[in-house]
Amino acid sequence: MKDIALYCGVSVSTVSKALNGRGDVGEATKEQILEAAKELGYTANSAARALKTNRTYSIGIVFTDLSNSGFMHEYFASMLNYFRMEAERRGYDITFISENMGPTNTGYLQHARARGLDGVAIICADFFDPMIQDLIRSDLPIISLDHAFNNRSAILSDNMRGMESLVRYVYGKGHRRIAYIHGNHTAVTENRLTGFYRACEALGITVPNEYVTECEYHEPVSCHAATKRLLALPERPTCIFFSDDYSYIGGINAIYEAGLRVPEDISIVGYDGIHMAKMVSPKLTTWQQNTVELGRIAAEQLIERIEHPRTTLPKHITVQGKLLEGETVRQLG
Amino acid sequence: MKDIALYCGVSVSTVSKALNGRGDVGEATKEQILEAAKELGYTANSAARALKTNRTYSIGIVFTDLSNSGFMHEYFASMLNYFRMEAERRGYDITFISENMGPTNTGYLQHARARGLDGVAIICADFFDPMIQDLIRSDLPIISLDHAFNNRSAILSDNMRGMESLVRYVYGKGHRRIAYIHGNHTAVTENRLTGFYRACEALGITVPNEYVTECEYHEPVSCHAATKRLLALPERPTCIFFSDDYSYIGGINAIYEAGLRVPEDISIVGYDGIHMAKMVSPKLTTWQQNTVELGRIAAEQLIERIEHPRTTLPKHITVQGKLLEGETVRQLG
DNA sequence: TTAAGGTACGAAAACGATTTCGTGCAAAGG
DNA sequence: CCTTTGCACGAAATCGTTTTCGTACCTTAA
Repeated sequence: MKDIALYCGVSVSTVSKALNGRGDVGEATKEQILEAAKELGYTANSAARALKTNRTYSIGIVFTDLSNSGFMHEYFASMLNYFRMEAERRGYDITFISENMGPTNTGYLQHARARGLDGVAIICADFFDPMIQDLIRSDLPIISLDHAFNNRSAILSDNMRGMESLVRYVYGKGHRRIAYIHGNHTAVTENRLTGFYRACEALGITVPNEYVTECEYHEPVSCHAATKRLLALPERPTCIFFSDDYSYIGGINAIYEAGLRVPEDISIVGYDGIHMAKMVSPKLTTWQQNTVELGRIAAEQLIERIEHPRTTLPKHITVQGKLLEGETVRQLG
Repeated sequence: MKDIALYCGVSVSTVSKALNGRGDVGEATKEQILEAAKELGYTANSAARALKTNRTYSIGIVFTDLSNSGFMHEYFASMLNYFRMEAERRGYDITFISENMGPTNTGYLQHARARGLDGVAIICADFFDPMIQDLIRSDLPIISLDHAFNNRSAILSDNMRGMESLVRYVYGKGHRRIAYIHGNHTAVTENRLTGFYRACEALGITVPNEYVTECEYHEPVSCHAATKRLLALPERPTCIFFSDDYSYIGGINAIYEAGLRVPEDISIVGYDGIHMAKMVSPKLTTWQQNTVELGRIAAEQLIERIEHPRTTLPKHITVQGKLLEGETVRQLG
């Protein structure tokens, strides 16, 4: 900048103003300065700018994988991807924040503060981690995905409605004995379970306790075992809901091993709508969560709050998914 | 820091020294200062530090997805994950860099410079993009994965040897008619093709031209079509190499549609060793690339170069994978 | 006792930008 | 012709660190 000032015979103040499009600078000089900036290959130093303005134009992402495979979970990976795209479109970079800053375990909040991040998005984390609680209680602009904190913005997938829709769809196909292998206990699971029971109740289906069992999310082996348990029941369900699309790999194998066919002998549905669901054969019937919008809106809302802290109130936005009709649910009767 | 200085009745210089463990400060005051820092909840401002020291302790990641699904490609996602872990262990954060800085398309290099990044890792990109070339030609510490640039560090997966091993394995199982559906043309593909042909030649196998065909990486539909072509040949191969594990979903379906069984009627092998390969049934025989080490070493080498620019020379490191024996290759004869 | 050397600390400049406020000048108005 | 207004620009402070260099004091040795 000093060089530009020298080159154009003006002061650095003027250069700064010209570069930032402030008024208070003559049209002619302004153009000359912009010209010179290009000429000299000027790149603003964002550290200096951050120091002065307290704005870094970078957003922290909490993406801590419990099972160390978050990147490999298409649902989260996809949200992250679209979050990134929208953030970059609006001029923000994204940075992962971990629990430690350097060698010391200081927590997410310290990490975000030290980096001077403008805001934080919690995409994938253990929401009951005290470190996360600290973060939530802070005054930083924050948005969380798939978990609604009090008085903080959140973007939520419509887990309850999604589950209800799936049940209704399967019901429409004539199924009455419906089992559900749900994932580990989280807010998401809670919502899906509620949706499941609500729809069943509304449709007059009674669900035996043995029909609702648990497995680990995204873990085919665990789902394989759970499916096996269900198949061994005296009165076998006609349709099984898996915790997620990926687990279906384990589940369907358990079915094949029992000598049954899909969907002729038993129907199955997944949840998520990952790419693979459309590729496998038979194509999986599932609920497709709208990761494109989930990620995009999360970035949009967070940045909105960063840029207009006074006028933006925390809100919870729910994004609707859609039924992905595959070939794994048979029409009964 | 000013507060700490006031609190302890010393100057900011002394505080800075104490905090950074410089000598030149009394043992007693040093402890008092550290105490006070904790007390007051001091967090260093990294923008100010960066401004002064020209070090940000953050690393840029080029992770640009050609097909917009890089996050969803387990190979890249996994490398990124382990890269991140190692980088964080060493006190570096990671930030994605895009082609634009803010609204203007300035290229990766400008982006990295503006942010003052200490180094850049190219994990996933179009290596022939002129923007990438600019980056490579710069004086920034850089490491690239799966593509070796002149006079720059690179971490490479042993594609040639991996492919050779696979061919030898299949040969050992009695197969002589081996087909290969390779991916789009890249350096990686090139290496695998070389390995394939070399092994075949060494083993005295002649490969008909029709046996080597192309599909898109990570695209089951494309692989489905290619497989169909191979199955239609007058002299069908006894074993098909797919471009990658994920494409196998399409390939195996094509085989099933032709009324054939795996591995009884035809054998198949994949490449990558993604999680799914061990989960599907039959388990896929494939070459497992060591993404753990690829990511870890990449971070290690890059940081080494950042911290000791004089003594660290650019080098190319090849990481060995291993054969993952599944159930999709049958013993012939 | 005095000079030399070492130790603990502080003053101040610097990093590269932004921003406030003041100043000079030209145009406009009385 | 004088005053007021508005515009274009610059001087300088500032953001929070690090780092150089100077200084005061205390030891040690001659």
